Amino acid sequence: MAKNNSQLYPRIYKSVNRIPHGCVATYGQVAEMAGIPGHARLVGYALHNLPDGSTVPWHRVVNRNGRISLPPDSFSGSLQKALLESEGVVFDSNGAIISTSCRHALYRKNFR
DNA sequence: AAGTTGACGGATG
DNA sequence: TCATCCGCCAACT
Repeated sequence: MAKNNSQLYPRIYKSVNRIPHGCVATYGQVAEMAGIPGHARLVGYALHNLPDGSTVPWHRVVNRNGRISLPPDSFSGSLQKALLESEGVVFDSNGAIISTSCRHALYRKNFR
């Protein structure tokens, strides 16, 4: 692997695309999948700059606490929660993920 | 060209 | 358990 160069964003988007419906992954996990372990921040940055019209399921990416990283009052934040709930993800009153409809062990984090 | 930022994570207090 | 600090480094200004 010669080129490490990158194009990190496409790589990150591709990884996020692998998250199955109803599942959630942490930024760290996405970074790891993208081959850049430890660079969770870059994942956040990449998603923050999502290209217009992308089909990336960005809403399936949450922080290590199993919580939505965006401000709850922000448009994207509430949208993310809504999208996740529509996929079978359950939140408690605290805004933390209690459970998901994900059947893949890989994405099952011990949230909460 | 150089400094700042950040959709994080982990360690520490 | 919660709050704060530090480190990682590409992208942005």
